[in-house]
Amino acid sequence: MDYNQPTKNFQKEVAEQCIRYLSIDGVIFGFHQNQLNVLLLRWKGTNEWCLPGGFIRKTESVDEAAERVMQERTGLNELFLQQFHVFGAVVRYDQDAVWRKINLNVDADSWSERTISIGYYALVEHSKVVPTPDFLTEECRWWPLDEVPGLLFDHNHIIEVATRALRRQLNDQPISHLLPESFTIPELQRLHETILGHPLDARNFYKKMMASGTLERLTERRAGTPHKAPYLYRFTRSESQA
Amino acid sequence: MDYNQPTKNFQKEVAEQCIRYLSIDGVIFGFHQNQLNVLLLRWKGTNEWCLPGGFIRKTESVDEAAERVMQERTGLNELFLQQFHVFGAVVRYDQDAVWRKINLNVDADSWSERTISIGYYALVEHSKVVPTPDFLTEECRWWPLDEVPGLLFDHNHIIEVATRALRRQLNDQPISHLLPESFTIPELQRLHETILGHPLDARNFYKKMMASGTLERLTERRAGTPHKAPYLYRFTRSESQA
DNA sequence: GCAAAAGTGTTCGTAATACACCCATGT
DNA sequence: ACATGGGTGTATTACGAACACTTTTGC
Repeated sequence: MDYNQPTKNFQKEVAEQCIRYLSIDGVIFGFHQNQLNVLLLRWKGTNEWCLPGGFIRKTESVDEAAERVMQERTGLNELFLQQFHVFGAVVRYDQDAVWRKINLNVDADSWSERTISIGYYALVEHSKVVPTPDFLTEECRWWPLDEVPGLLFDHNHIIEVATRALRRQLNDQPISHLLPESFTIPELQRLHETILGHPLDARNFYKKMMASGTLERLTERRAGTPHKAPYLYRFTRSESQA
Repeated sequence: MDYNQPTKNFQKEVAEQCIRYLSIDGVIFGFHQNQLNVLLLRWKGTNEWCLPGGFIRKTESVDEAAERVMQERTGLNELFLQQFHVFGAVVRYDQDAVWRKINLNVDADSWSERTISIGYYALVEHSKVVPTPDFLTEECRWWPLDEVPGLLFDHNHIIEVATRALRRQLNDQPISHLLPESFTIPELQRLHETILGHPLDARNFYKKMMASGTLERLTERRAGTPHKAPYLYRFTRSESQA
């Protein structure tokens, strides 16, 4: 990559407006074709992928920074965000190796500093996302979680920690943010199965979801399926927030 | 307080060696006389209390910084530490009010900057702690959790979030770090009751603890009690780490 | 001997698990 | 008609909750 004038300006801007040594890394989860996906970015002029991320402006909260970064990559106004871990080791990955991969000349830059990263995960509706690269990347797209390649930095590790946090959350509350407004029970079951990594019994799952009291059946059914048309459901917002 | 030359030197040292805008706040839990306690510091020349905290040196990991700070306040070499939340709002508390309380002249200092704080809680053995004030404080002592006064900064809020995190942890695993090496079942029960905030049934508790397989009964009993001498138990390290 | 805490088993209700059949629809 | 997935009930088991009496010991 040619680290030209615009890049240098970007760096300068970050250095002036943002908090040094600190960054946000985001694991954006989507669910599509019965697979958990994460949104990754391809570094300009390379075939190397990484997580979306960014810096925290001195005038915005950490949550706002995370929201801004995620909004920019997804085109979404609202998204479910969860802080899950701070990655604070002095040496988080082999810096030389990474700089080589992205053709960065270390000596010429201040990038060789350590960075403490606050990890957020986002749960978004896959179909609503408009993947948008940022200043340093030229491609942004979904990757199935189990096909994610070796990433830059320690981003494979961050994805792992995020996935564990997501599983833990699933035990506490049904996850509504990865599905569209209305969905079928089997679709919800596939989602849970995918996150947990093992199959579930349809009858027990149905009972459990009904017993949770957070779902309501709509009058419509999912049309266009090859077989019996399943009912559509949606989460009852009022109850879960009361 | 007289913010004199040593204080200014301290500030200079922090500014040079540590990461700006970022700090550690620690909620150190102890258990004594059937009460959960937290370790608080009294600001020099005032009657205002706050949590132990500190800054992250550029050469140490965030975990190491937290460990260092907690070790300094407790005199302990080993302690159980858990990162639980990042407090990242731009305005976390009424700065003017706090500066007034600690007699700090804002204009003269760089302290008016925002600070992002990484919250850690520590579980320690109450009796082993040697409470030790730091550079800015002149007293360090235990406070029962339910008698904690209004604290400086947003530290009451941080304690609340830490307590919730501690409760969540208790559901997953028995908490061994707040008790001495050997203890009685009723003592362990009081601890659980205190953390959860409600009484537990002694018979069910006993059964559950025995079923967990992480406890072993010692041959000795607790002597010097006014009534029937209870057996001593200890956690079996080997199993819990296998 | 009596007050106070320790130690223990049984019953019950609820929640999770396992399992099988009928229904609706597109081909 | 048939293949495919949707929708539901019942029986079993495991787990947590409720509950009472005997034992020990210091006073």
